[in-house]
Amino acid sequence: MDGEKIRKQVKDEFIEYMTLHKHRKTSERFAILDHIYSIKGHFNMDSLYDSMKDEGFRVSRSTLYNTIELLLDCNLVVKHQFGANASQYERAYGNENHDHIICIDCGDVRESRNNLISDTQLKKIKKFTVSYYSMYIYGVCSKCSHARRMKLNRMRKK
Amino acid sequence: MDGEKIRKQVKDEFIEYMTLHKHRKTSERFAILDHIYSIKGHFNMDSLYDSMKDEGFRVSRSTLYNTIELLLDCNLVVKHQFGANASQYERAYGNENHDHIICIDCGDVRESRNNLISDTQLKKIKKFTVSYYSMYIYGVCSKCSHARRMKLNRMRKK
DNA sequence: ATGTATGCAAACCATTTGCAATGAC
DNA sequence: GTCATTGCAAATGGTTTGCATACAT
Repeated sequence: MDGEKIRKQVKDEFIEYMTLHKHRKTSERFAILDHIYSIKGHFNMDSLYDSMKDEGFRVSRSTLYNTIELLLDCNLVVKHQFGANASQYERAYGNENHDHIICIDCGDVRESRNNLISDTQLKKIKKFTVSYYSMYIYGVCSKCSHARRMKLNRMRKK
Repeated sequence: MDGEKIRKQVKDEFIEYMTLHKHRKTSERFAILDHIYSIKGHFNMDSLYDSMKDEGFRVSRSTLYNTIELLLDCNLVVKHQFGANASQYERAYGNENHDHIICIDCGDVRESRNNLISDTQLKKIKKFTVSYYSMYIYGVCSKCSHARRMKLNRMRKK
Protein backbone atom coordinates (compact mmCIF):
# COMPACT_ATOMS: atom_id res chain seq x y z
CA MET A 1 0.00 0.00 0.00
CA ASP A 2 1.34 3.41 -0.91
CA GLY A 3 -0.81 5.36 1.57
CA GLU A 4 2.26 5.30 3.81
CA LYS A 5 4.43 6.75 1.09
CA ILE A 6 2.02 9.57 0.36
CA ARG A 7 1.76 10.36 4.06
CA LYS A 8 5.52 10.58 4.33
CA GLN A 9 5.66 12.80 1.27
CA VAL A 10 3.01 15.27 2.38
CA LYS A 11 4.54 15.42 5.84
CA ASP A 12 7.85 16.42 4.28
CA GLU A 13 6.14 19.05 2.18
CA PHE A 14 4.37 20.37 5.25
CA ILE A 15 7.64 20.55 7.19
CA GLU A 16 9.28 22.41 4.34
CA TYR A 17 6.39 24.87 4.24
CA MET A 18 6.41 25.44 8.00
CA THR A 19 10.15 25.91 8.07
CA LEU A 20 10.07 28.43 5.26
CA HIS A 21 7.23 30.37 6.84
CA LYS A 22 8.64 30.14 10.38
CA HIS A 23 5.70 28.21 11.78
CA ARG A 24 6.16 25.86 14.71
CA LYS A 25 6.07 22.16 14.10
CA THR A 26 3.60 21.02 16.73
CA SER A 27 2.36 17.49 17.33
CA GLU A 28 -1.21 18.68 16.70
CA ARG A 29 -0.36 19.87 13.22
CA PHE A 30 1.28 16.60 12.27
CA ALA A 31 -1.56 14.58 13.75
CA ILE A 32 -4.14 16.59 11.82
CA LEU A 33 -2.33 16.24 8.52
CA ASP A 34 -1.85 12.54 9.05
CA HIS A 35 -5.44 12.06 9.99
CA ILE A 36 -6.73 13.99 6.99
CA TYR A 37 -4.67 11.82 4.69
CA SER A 38 -6.28 8.72 6.12
CA ILE A 39 -9.74 10.00 5.12
CA LYS A 40 -11.03 9.04 1.70
CA GLY A 41 -13.44 11.56 0.25
CA HIS A 42 -14.83 14.69 1.83
CA PHE A 43 -14.86 15.74 5.44
CA ASN A 44 -15.93 18.77 7.40
CA MET A 45 -14.77 20.23 10.69
CA ASP A 46 -17.24 18.25 12.71
CA SER A 47 -16.49 14.88 11.18
CA LEU A 48 -12.76 15.56 11.43
CA TYR A 49 -13.08 16.59 15.06
CA ASP A 50 -15.16 13.54 15.91
CA SER A 51 -13.05 10.99 14.10
CA MET A 52 -9.85 12.35 15.62
CA LYS A 53 -11.38 12.16 19.08
CA ASP A 54 -12.49 8.60 18.35
CA GLU A 55 -8.91 7.70 17.57
CA GLY A 56 -7.80 9.18 20.88
CA PHE A 57 -6.34 12.45 19.65
CA ARG A 58 -8.45 15.35 20.82
CA VAL A 59 -7.67 18.74 19.30
CA SER A 60 -9.64 21.92 19.81
CA ARG A 61 -11.73 23.29 16.98
CA SER A 62 -9.63 26.45 16.97
CA THR A 63 -6.56 24.39 16.23
CA LEU A 64 -8.35 22.50 13.49
CA TYR A 65 -9.31 25.75 11.79
CA ASN A 66 -5.88 27.17 12.31
CA THR A 67 -4.14 24.13 10.86
CA ILE A 68 -6.51 23.68 7.92
CA GLU A 69 -5.69 27.27 7.04
CA LEU A 70 -2.03 26.36 6.73
CA LEU A 71 -2.79 23.21 4.78
CA LEU A 72 -4.90 25.17 2.33
CA ASP A 73 -2.14 27.70 1.94
CA CYS A 74 0.42 25.06 1.00
CA ASN A 75 -2.06 23.26 -1.27
CA LEU A 76 -2.20 20.02 0.70
CA VAL A 77 -5.93 20.37 1.29
CA VAL A 78 -8.74 21.64 -0.91
CA LYS A 79 -11.81 23.43 0.38
CA HIS A 80 -15.31 23.17 -1.06
CA GLN A 81 -18.42 25.17 -0.41
CA PHE A 82 -21.40 23.18 -1.62
CA GLY A 83 -24.60 24.97 -0.75
CA ALA A 84 -24.93 26.95 2.47
CA ASN A 85 -23.93 24.12 4.84
CA ALA A 86 -20.55 23.68 6.48
CA SER A 87 -17.48 23.85 4.28
CA GLN A 88 -16.18 20.54 3.07
CA TYR A 89 -12.55 19.65 2.60
CA GLU A 90 -10.52 16.91 1.01
CA ARG A 91 -6.89 16.08 0.65
CA ALA A 92 -5.28 17.45 -2.47
CA TYR A 93 -2.26 15.25 -2.94
CA GLY A 94 -2.81 11.85 -4.55
CA ASN A 95 -6.38 12.84 -5.24
CA GLU A 96 -7.13 13.69 -8.87
CA ASN A 97 -9.12 16.77 -9.58
CA HIS A 98 -12.70 15.66 -10.08
CA ASP A 99 -16.07 17.16 -10.77
CA HIS A 100 -18.91 17.44 -8.28
CA ILE A 101 -22.52 16.74 -9.06
CA ILE A 102 -24.73 18.36 -6.45
CA CYS A 103 -28.45 17.85 -5.96
CA ILE A 104 -30.10 21.19 -5.19
CA ASP A 105 -32.93 19.42 -3.37
CA CYS A 106 -31.27 16.97 -1.00
CA GLY A 107 -27.74 18.37 -1.10
CA ASP A 108 -26.21 15.03 -2.00
CA VAL A 109 -22.77 15.33 -3.61
CA ARG A 110 -21.63 12.78 -6.15
CA GLU A 111 -18.18 12.75 -7.67
CA SER A 112 -17.36 12.03 -11.25
CA ARG A 113 -14.00 11.26 -12.75
CA ASN A 114 -14.76 12.34 -16.30
CA ASN A 115 -12.64 15.43 -16.25
CA LEU A 116 -14.37 17.78 -18.61
CA ILE A 117 -11.56 20.29 -18.77
CA SER A 118 -8.04 19.88 -20.01
CA ASP A 119 -5.07 21.49 -18.34
CA THR A 120 -4.10 23.24 -21.54
CA GLN A 121 -7.43 25.05 -21.49
CA LEU A 122 -6.72 26.27 -17.97
CA LYS A 123 -3.31 27.57 -18.98
CA LYS A 124 -5.05 30.03 -21.27
CA ILE A 125 -6.25 32.14 -18.37
CA LYS A 126 -4.29 35.36 -18.29
CA LYS A 127 -2.68 36.99 -15.28
CA PHE A 128 -3.71 34.19 -12.98
CA THR A 129 -1.95 31.22 -11.40
CA VAL A 130 -4.39 28.34 -11.25
CA SER A 131 -3.94 26.19 -8.18
CA TYR A 132 -7.03 24.03 -8.63
CA TYR A 133 -10.51 24.19 -10.01
CA SER A 134 -13.91 22.94 -8.99
CA MET A 135 -16.59 21.98 -11.39
CA TYR A 136 -19.96 22.07 -9.65
CA ILE A 137 -22.85 20.68 -11.61
CA TYR A 138 -26.15 21.54 -9.95
CA GLY A 139 -29.40 19.81 -10.70
CA VAL A 140 -31.85 17.29 -9.37
CA CYS A 141 -30.95 13.68 -8.66
CA SER A 142 -33.23 10.87 -9.75
CA LYS A 143 -34.60 10.33 -6.25
CA CYS A 144 -35.56 14.00 -5.81
CA SER A 145 -36.87 14.47 -9.33
CA HIS A 146 -39.28 11.65 -8.58
CA ALA A 147 -40.35 13.40 -5.38
CA ARG A 148 -40.82 16.64 -7.33
CA ARG A 149 -43.07 14.97 -9.87
CA MET A 150 -45.19 13.50 -7.09
CA LYS A 151 -45.53 16.90 -5.44
CA LEU A 152 -46.51 18.61 -8.68
CA ASN A 153 -49.11 15.97 -9.43
CA ARG A 154 -50.63 16.47 -6.04
CA MET A 155 -50.81 20.25 -6.63
CA ARG A 156 -52.45 19.85 -10.03
CA LYS A 157 -55.17 17.67 -8.54
CA LYS A 158 -56.09 20.13 -5.81
CA MET B 1 -33.24 48.14 -25.18
CA ASP B 2 -34.48 44.63 -24.56
CA GLY B 3 -34.08 44.75 -20.79
CA GLU B 4 -37.78 45.58 -20.73
CA LYS B 5 -38.62 42.56 -22.81
CA ILE B 6 -36.62 40.21 -20.62
CA ARG B 7 -38.25 41.65 -17.51
CA LYS B 8 -41.67 41.05 -18.97
CA GLN B 9 -40.71 37.51 -19.93
CA VAL B 10 -39.33 36.51 -16.54
CA LYS B 11 -42.32 38.08 -14.83
CA ASP B 12 -44.62 35.89 -16.90
CA GLU B 13 -42.55 32.84 -16.08
CA PHE B 14 -42.67 33.72 -12.41
CA ILE B 15 -46.45 34.16 -12.54
CA GLU B 16 -46.82 30.80 -14.22
CA TYR B 17 -44.66 29.17 -11.58
CA MET B 18 -46.54 30.79 -8.69
CA THR B 19 -49.90 29.88 -10.17
CA LEU B 20 -48.89 26.27 -10.65
CA HIS B 21 -47.51 26.01 -7.14
CA LYS B 22 -50.36 27.94 -5.54
CA HIS B 23 -48.17 30.73 -4.25
CA ARG B 24 -49.60 34.19 -3.76
CA LYS B 25 -48.59 36.93 -6.17
CA THR B 26 -47.54 39.68 -3.82
CA SER B 27 -46.17 43.09 -4.77
CA GLU B 28 -42.99 42.31 -2.83
CA ARG B 29 -42.26 39.28 -4.98
CA PHE B 30 -42.70 41.17 -8.22
CA ALA B 31 -40.62 44.07 -6.98
CA ILE B 32 -37.79 41.76 -5.96
CA LEU B 33 -37.75 39.93 -9.28
CA ASP B 34 -37.84 43.18 -11.19
CA HIS B 35 -35.09 44.63 -9.10
CA ILE B 36 -32.85 41.60 -9.48
CA TYR B 37 -33.24 41.78 -13.23
CA SER B 38 -32.02 45.35 -13.21
CA ILE B 39 -28.75 44.29 -11.56
CA LYS B 40 -25.86 43.40 -13.81
CA GLY B 41 -23.49 40.89 -12.29
CA HIS B 42 -23.50 39.41 -8.82
CA PHE B 43 -25.33 40.55 -5.74
CA ASN B 44 -25.80 39.35 -2.21
CA MET B 45 -28.60 39.78 0.29
CA ASP B 46 -27.09 42.91 1.76
CA SER B 47 -26.51 44.70 -1.51
CA LEU B 48 -29.96 43.71 -2.73
CA TYR B 49 -31.56 44.94 0.49
CA ASP B 50 -29.68 48.22 0.36
CA SER B 51 -30.27 48.97 -3.30
CA MET B 52 -33.97 48.21 -3.00
CA LYS B 53 -34.25 50.51 -0.02
CA ASP B 54 -32.39 53.19 -1.97
CA GLU B 55 -34.99 52.93 -4.70
CA GLY B 56 -37.74 53.40 -2.15
CA PHE B 57 -38.92 49.82 -1.85
CA ARG B 58 -38.10 48.43 1.57
CA VAL B 59 -38.58 44.70 2.02
CA SER B 60 -37.63 42.69 5.07
CA ARG B 61 -34.70 40.35 4.87
CA SER B 62 -36.99 37.41 5.62
CA THR B 63 -38.97 38.21 2.51
CA LEU B 64 -35.83 38.51 0.45
CA TYR B 65 -34.70 35.06 1.54
CA ASN B 66 -38.16 33.67 1.04
CA THR B 67 -38.50 35.07 -2.46
CA ILE B 68 -35.00 34.17 -3.58
CA GLU B 69 -35.85 30.61 -2.60
CA LEU B 70 -38.75 30.63 -5.05
CA LEU B 71 -36.67 32.23 -7.77
CA LEU B 72 -33.99 29.60 -7.36
CA ASP B 73 -36.60 26.88 -7.53
CA CYS B 74 -37.97 28.12 -10.84
CA ASN B 75 -34.48 28.75 -12.22
CA LEU B 76 -34.77 32.49 -12.60
CA VAL B 77 -31.86 33.09 -10.25
CA VAL B 78 -28.58 31.26 -9.73
CA LYS B 79 -26.80 31.00 -6.41
CA HIS B 80 -23.06 30.95 -5.89
CA GLN B 81 -20.97 30.14 -2.90
CA PHE B 82 -17.51 31.59 -3.43
CA GLY B 83 -15.42 31.12 -0.32
CA ALA B 84 -16.94 31.33 3.15
CA ASN B 85 -18.51 34.76 2.76
CA ALA B 86 -22.16 35.50 2.07
CA SER B 87 -23.80 33.69 -0.83
CA GLN B 88 -23.84 35.52 -4.09
CA TYR B 89 -26.63 35.44 -6.63
CA GLU B 90 -27.20 36.49 -10.18
CA ARG B 91 -30.07 36.40 -12.60
CA ALA B 92 -30.21 33.30 -14.74
CA TYR B 93 -32.27 34.37 -17.71
CA GLY B 94 -30.51 36.34 -20.43
CA ASN B 95 -27.22 35.69 -18.69
CA GLU B 96 -25.04 33.04 -20.33
CA ASN B 97 -23.46 30.41 -18.17
CA HIS B 98 -19.94 31.59 -17.47
CA ASP B 99 -16.93 30.48 -15.52
CA HIS B 100 -15.66 32.11 -12.35
CA ILE B 101 -12.05 32.78 -11.59
CA ILE B 102 -11.59 33.30 -7.87
CA CYS B 103 -8.51 34.57 -6.08
CA ILE B 104 -7.96 32.55 -2.90
CA ASP B 105 -6.06 35.45 -1.34
CA CYS B 106 -8.21 38.53 -1.89
CA GLY B 107 -11.48 36.78 -2.82
CA ASP B 108 -11.86 38.74 -6.01
CA VAL B 109 -14.14 37.05 -8.54
CA ARG B 110 -13.54 37.49 -12.24
CA GLU B 111 -15.84 36.13 -14.92
CA SER B 112 -14.79 34.55 -18.14
CA ARG B 113 -16.92 33.82 -21.15
CA ASN B 114 -14.80 31.05 -22.62
CA ASN B 115 -17.14 28.25 -21.81
CA LEU B 116 -14.91 25.28 -21.28
CA ILE B 117 -17.68 22.72 -21.26
CA SER B 118 -20.11 21.78 -23.97
CA ASP B 119 -23.72 20.95 -23.29
CA THR B 120 -23.34 17.56 -24.92
CA GLN B 121 -20.76 16.63 -22.33
CA LEU B 122 -23.20 17.55 -19.56
CA LYS B 123 -25.91 15.39 -21.09
CA LYS B 124 -23.69 12.37 -20.47
CA ILE B 125 -24.32 12.48 -16.73
CA LYS B 126 -26.58 9.62 -15.77
CA LYS B 127 -29.61 9.74 -13.54
CA PHE B 128 -29.35 13.46 -13.09
CA THR B 129 -31.15 16.49 -14.52
CA VAL B 130 -28.65 19.30 -14.91
CA SER B 131 -30.14 22.70 -14.27
CA TYR B 132 -26.92 24.67 -14.35
CA TYR B 133 -23.26 24.33 -13.59
CA SER B 134 -20.58 26.46 -12.06
CA MET B 135 -16.97 26.32 -12.96
CA TYR B 136 -14.86 27.74 -10.16
CA ILE B 137 -11.21 28.20 -10.93
CA TYR B 138 -9.25 28.97 -7.79
CA GLY B 139 -5.81 30.44 -7.76
CA VAL B 140 -3.87 33.61 -7.13
CA CYS B 141 -4.41 36.79 -9.10
CA SER B 142 -1.47 38.79 -10.38
CA LYS B 143 -1.81 41.42 -7.65
CA CYS B 144 -1.78 38.87 -4.84
CA SER B 145 0.93 36.69 -6.34
CA HIS B 146 3.13 39.75 -6.30
CA ALA B 147 2.26 40.32 -2.64
CA ARG B 148 3.08 36.67 -1.91
CA ARG B 149 6.49 36.90 -3.52
CA MET B 150 7.28 40.01 -1.48
CA LYS B 151 6.27 38.28 1.73
CA LEU B 152 8.36 35.19 0.97
CA ASN B 153 11.40 37.29 0.18
CA ARG B 154 11.05 39.05 3.50
CA MET B 155 10.85 35.71 5.31
CA ARG B 156 13.92 34.34 3.55
CA LYS B 157 15.97 37.36 4.61
CA LYS B 158 15.08 37.08 8.29
C1' DA C 1 13.71 33.15 27.77
C1' DT C 2 10.71 34.47 24.04
C1' DG C 3 6.72 34.55 21.72
C1' DT C 4 3.89 31.37 18.77
C1' DA C 5 0.31 27.81 19.18
C1' DT C 6 -3.29 25.76 21.80
C1' DG C 7 -7.86 25.53 23.95
C1' DC C 8 -11.60 27.58 25.99
C1' DA C 9 -15.41 30.76 26.00
C1' DA C 10 -17.44 34.58 24.04
C1' DA C 11 -18.38 37.11 19.81
C1' DC C 12 -19.70 37.27 15.08
C1' DC C 13 -22.68 37.20 11.21
C1' DA C 14 -25.35 35.20 7.46
C1' DT C 15 -29.30 32.65 7.52
C1' DT C 16 -33.38 30.45 9.70
C1' DT C 17 -37.25 30.26 12.70
C1' DG C 18 -41.41 31.62 15.60
C1' DC C 19 -45.06 34.44 15.78
C1' DA C 20 -48.36 38.37 15.47
C1' DA C 21 -50.16 41.40 11.98
C1' DT C 22 -51.22 41.98 7.11
C1' DG C 23 -53.29 41.22 2.82
C1' DA C 24 -54.11 37.84 -1.45
C1' DC C 25 -57.47 34.71 -2.66
C1' DG D 1 -63.18 34.70 6.04
C1' DT D 2 -59.20 31.91 5.52
C1' DC D 3 -54.61 31.09 5.58
C1' DA D 4 -50.18 32.18 3.11
C1' DT D 5 -46.99 35.98 3.42
C1' DT D 6 -44.76 39.71 5.60
C1' DG D 7 -41.71 41.78 9.03
C1' DC D 8 -39.79 41.81 13.36
C1' DA D 9 -36.99 39.81 16.93
C1' DA D 10 -34.86 35.92 18.70
C1' DA D 11 -32.39 31.62 17.71
C1' DT D 12 -29.10 28.95 15.17
C1' DG D 13 -24.71 27.19 13.80
C1' DG D 14 -20.35 27.36 11.49
C1' DT D 15 -16.45 30.11 11.97
C1' DT D 16 -13.59 33.74 14.20
C1' DT D 17 -11.62 36.21 18.00
C1' DG D 18 -9.58 37.37 22.66
C1' DC D 19 -7.01 35.83 26.10
C1' DA D 20 -4.59 32.88 29.58
C1' DT D 21 -1.77 28.79 29.49
C1' DA D 22 1.44 25.54 27.32
C1' DC D 23 5.30 24.48 24.73
C1' DA D 24 8.47 24.81 20.33
C1' DT D 25 12.38 27.38 19.35
